[in-house]
Amino acid sequence: MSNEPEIPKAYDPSEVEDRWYSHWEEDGCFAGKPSAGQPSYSIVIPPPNVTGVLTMGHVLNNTIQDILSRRARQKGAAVMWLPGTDHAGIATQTKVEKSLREEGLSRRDLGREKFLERAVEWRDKHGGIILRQLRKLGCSCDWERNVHTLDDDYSRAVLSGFVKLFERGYVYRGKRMVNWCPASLTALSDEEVIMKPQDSTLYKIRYQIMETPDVYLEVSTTRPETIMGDVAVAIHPDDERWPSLKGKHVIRPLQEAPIPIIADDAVEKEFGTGMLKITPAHDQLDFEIGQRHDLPIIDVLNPDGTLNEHAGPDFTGMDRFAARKASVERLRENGSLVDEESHSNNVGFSERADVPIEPRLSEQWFLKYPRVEEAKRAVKEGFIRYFPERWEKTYLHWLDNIKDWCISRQLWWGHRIPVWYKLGENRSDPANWHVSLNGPEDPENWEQDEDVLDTWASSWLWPFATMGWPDEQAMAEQDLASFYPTSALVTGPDIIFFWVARMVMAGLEFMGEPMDKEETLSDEEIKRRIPFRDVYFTGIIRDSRGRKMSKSLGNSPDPLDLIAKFGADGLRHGIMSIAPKGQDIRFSEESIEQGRNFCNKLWNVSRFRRMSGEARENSSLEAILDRLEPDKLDAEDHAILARLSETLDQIERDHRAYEFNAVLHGIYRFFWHDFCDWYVEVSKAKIRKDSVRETCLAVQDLCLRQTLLLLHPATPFITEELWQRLRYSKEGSSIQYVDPGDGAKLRQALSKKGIAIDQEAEAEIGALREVVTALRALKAERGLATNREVALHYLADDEKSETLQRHMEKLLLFVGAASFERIAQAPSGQPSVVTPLGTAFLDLASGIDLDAERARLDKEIANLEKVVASTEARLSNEKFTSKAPPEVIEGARRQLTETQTKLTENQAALQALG
RNA sequence: GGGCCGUUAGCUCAGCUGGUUAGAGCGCAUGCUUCACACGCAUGAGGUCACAGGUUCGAGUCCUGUACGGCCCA
Repeated sequence: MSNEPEIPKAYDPSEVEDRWYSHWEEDGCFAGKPSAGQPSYSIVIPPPNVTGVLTMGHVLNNTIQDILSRRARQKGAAVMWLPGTDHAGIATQTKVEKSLREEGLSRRDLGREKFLERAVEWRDKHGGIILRQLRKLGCSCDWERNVHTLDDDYSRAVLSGFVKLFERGYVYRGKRMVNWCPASLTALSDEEVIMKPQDSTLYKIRYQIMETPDVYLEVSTTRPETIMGDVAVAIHPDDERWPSLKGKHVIRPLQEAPIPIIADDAVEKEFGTGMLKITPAHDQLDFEIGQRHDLPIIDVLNPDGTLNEHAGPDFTGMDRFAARKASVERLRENGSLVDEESHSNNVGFSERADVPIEPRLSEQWFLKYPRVEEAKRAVKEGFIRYFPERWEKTYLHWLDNIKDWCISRQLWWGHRIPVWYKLGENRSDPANWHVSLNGPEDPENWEQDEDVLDTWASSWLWPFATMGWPDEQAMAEQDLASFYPTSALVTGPDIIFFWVARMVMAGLEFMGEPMDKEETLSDEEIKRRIPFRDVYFTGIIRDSRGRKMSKSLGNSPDPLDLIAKFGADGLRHGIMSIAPKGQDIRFSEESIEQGRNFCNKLWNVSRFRRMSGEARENSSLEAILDRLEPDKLDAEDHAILARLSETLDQIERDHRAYEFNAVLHGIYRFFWHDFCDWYVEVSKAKIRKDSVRETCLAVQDLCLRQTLLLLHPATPFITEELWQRLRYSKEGSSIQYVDPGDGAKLRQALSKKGIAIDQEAEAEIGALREVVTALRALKAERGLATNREVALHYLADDEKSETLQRHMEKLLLFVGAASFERIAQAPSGQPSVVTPLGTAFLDLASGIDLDAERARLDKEIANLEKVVASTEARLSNEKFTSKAPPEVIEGARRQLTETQTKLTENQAALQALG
C-alpha cells in the first residue's frame, strides 16, 4: 500500500468534516430503526425556535446529546435522536408584526388568514437555518424524522390533547386575574413573568372620610394611576383604628366618589400606613379581597396599558406610566399627596417583551395539571433520574405549589383553540360550547375561539407527539413502542417548569389507557408512561467575565465562526472539556483553541505512526493482538497496556455518571501524557530494532485504536477520518458502530493471546519517568539542557541499579547524557538529585555555584524533615494506630521509610558538596 | 422571607464514600526549529484550599455559623 497519500502536516478540519457528514447522511447512519433483540436508545431534541440561529448554549446542549447518541451507537443500540423545531408563538408573531409595521400595516389590517400566510412565509424564509447549523456541528440526528410543532400531524396531536383534557375535566374556561402583557396584548402563564426588583416610589395619599370631613386616612401605594379604579379602602380587623372606621366611607381623591372602608385579614398591618386601597381590576390580592366583600370592579386600563374612560376625561388614552406622573401631579394639586419615598419592590415583567405585566381580569382557558402526584413520585422513586440530583428539589417544590395554567394566548400564530361558540350566544356558558378536533357539523351556526394555545402547551407533548401520537398506525410506523420512554433528555434548568415538569405530566396522562382523574397510577404504570429516564441539566454558558451571553451585550460568539476557525471537533472538544456537571460555564476562545490543538496532536501522532511503518492488519482488536509477540513485550508495553485498561474503565464509569469533562480529561491524560509523551518517545528506539519493531507498532495501533474509539462521541469527524486512514475500518465501515469496550474486555482479549498485563510494570515505568525528569532538571537548572555530552553517576542499591541498567539506553537518550555510571561513594563537589531509583550526580567540569546547590538541598531537606516528623507523630499516636484501618497505617509506615531514605540521601548529597 | 449553588495556583476548573508531600489546562519564566506535532517539546516558579468554630487518631473533603458572588421561588 505504498501509494497511499501522505498525511498532511497540519490537520485541516473543514474538508474532512463536510465530507464525512454527507457520507454518513447518505449512508443512513443516523436513521433510528429498532430491531428485535437490539436495545433501543432514544433522545428527543429540545426543539429550538424554528427561526433561531445556533448559540453557544445550543452547541453545548447538542454536543452532549450527540455524545450520548454516538456512545450508544458504539455500544450496539438502535439509536434514534429526533430533531425538530417549535413555532415560538409570541417571539415569531412579534417579529412578523414588526415587519408589517414597517409597511405601515397591523395584523388587524391584514386579517387572520392573510397574516398567517405572511407568518408562514416569514418562517420558511428564516426557518431551518439552525437545523443546517446542527449538521455543521456533527449532530447525528435522524433528519428523516424532523418535526415542527406546526406540522399537520403535530398540530392534530396538540388539538387532540386539548380535547382529551377537556373531556377528562382538566380544561376549563374562566374569568380570572391573569398576567397581561400590554406590549404583546396577550395573557401569559405565571412562568412567563419574571420578577425584577425595581426602584419605585411609595406615595402616601390622604383620603377624606365622608362621614367626618375633617378627618383623613392615609393610604400607601406605588400605583397612584389606578386610584380611579379604587372601590374601597381596607384595614386589618385587628388594627385599633378599625372600630371607629367601621361602616364609614372615604372619598376617592381622583374620579371623586364615596367608597367604603372595609376590614380584611390580608392587609399587612406593618406595611406603609397599614391602609390598603382596593383596586380589584388591577391587583391579584385586591381582586381576592374584592370577591370576599362583594365589591364592584372598575377596570381603568385598556389592553395596551393606556387608561380608558373610567379613569376620567383627563387621563383617557394616556399611557400608564405617563398617567402615574399625571395622577401624582393632580393629587399634589388637590392636596391629597402627603408624602413620597423611594421604595424597592418586585415588579413582574413579561419574559418576551420585557415590559411590566398588568394583572388583568379576563376570560381565558385554564388547565388544571393532570397527574401531579405521580409526577412527583416518578422523580422521588428514581424512575426519572436527575443529573445533577439537586434539581429534583426545584422540580418537587414547583409541583408542591402548582397553580392552574393559563393556556390561551391572544395571538394568531400557533394552534388555534378547538372550541366553537354558538353564534351570538353567551360565550361564558358551557352550554354554548362545542369542543372537538374537527369542529361542529353545522359550522355556519358557530364561531371558533380566536385564541391560540401557549407554545409550551404544544411542546409538552413533544416526546410522543413526535412519534405519531395519538394515531395508532402512525405510532406503530414511527416505532413509538421501541423508542418511548426516551432514554435521556438534555436541557437547561431554566426550563425545568416550562417544559420538563410539564412533559412528565403529559406523558403520565396521555401514554397508556385513559385513567379516571381520581385514580392513581401504579409504579409500573408510571415507569411505562414517563417521557424519559434520565434528565441531564447543562450549565449556562457565560462569557469570560461571568456575564450571561446575550445579543444586546454582543458577548456571544457565533459558533459557525468558531467552527470555521477551529473545526467542529475542536469546538466540541473545547466546550466539553470545560463543562463541569451542571455548573455554569465560563467561555473563552482559548478552550476551543485547546480542542483544536488536541485534534492536531491526534492527527500528528497518527502521522508519526504512518511514517514509522505502513498500516498492518488493523481491522479488529483481535487482528491487532495477533500481531503481538507476547514474549517481546517489555515493561514499557505492559505499562501502557495497564494504563489503557484503566482508562477504558474510567471512561465507562464517567459516561454512566454523565461526567463529560472527566471523560475528556481521562482520555487526554492517557493519550497525551502516557502515550504521546512517553510511549511514542520510547517507540522511536524500538522501531529501529527488527526484533521488537512489529510488536511495538502493534501496541501503538492498539492504543491509537482505542483512543479513537473513546474520542469518537466527542470528536466524530477526525476520529472517523483517522479510523479509515489507519485502516482500523473493516472494508470501509464506519467507526460509529465499534465498541471501545472496558478494561475487562481488553484484558480478556489479551489473555486469549496468552498475555497477562504485568501489574508491576506501571510502577517501574513511573519511577523511571521520575528519574528522567529529575535528571533533565539537574541539567536544565545549570543551563545544560541541550548538552548531550554530560557525564552522570548514580548511587543505588543492587535492585535499583539493575532497573536503571535495564533502561540505560533509553535513559541516556531521553536525558541527553554521554554516560550514567554506578559509583560506590558520593563524589564531592557535584550537584545531585535524589530519585526513586537512587541519587544521581552531575559531573561538572567547571565549578558550580555551591551556595545555590546548598540552598536547594536545604529547602528539600527541610521539607522532607517536616514530612518525616508529621508521619512519625502520627505513627506514634496510639489512637491512630488503634483506630485507623490497617492499609492506612501500612501506607504511613511505607511513606515514613521512603521519606527517611530520601532524607538520608539528600543529607548525604549535601555533605558530598563539601 | 424560603431554597439551591459556588468560593482550591495569576486565570478557568478537577479533587468520588475523610487517609501518602492538594492536581490539570491556560498564562508566566528559562531553554529547545531533537528526523509526528511551535496547534509542539523540555524544565521550573506559583496554593496558610473564603473566614470562624466543631466532629475525628486524621478535614480541601463531614457538621454549624459568618462573609462574598450567583441562581431559583415568594
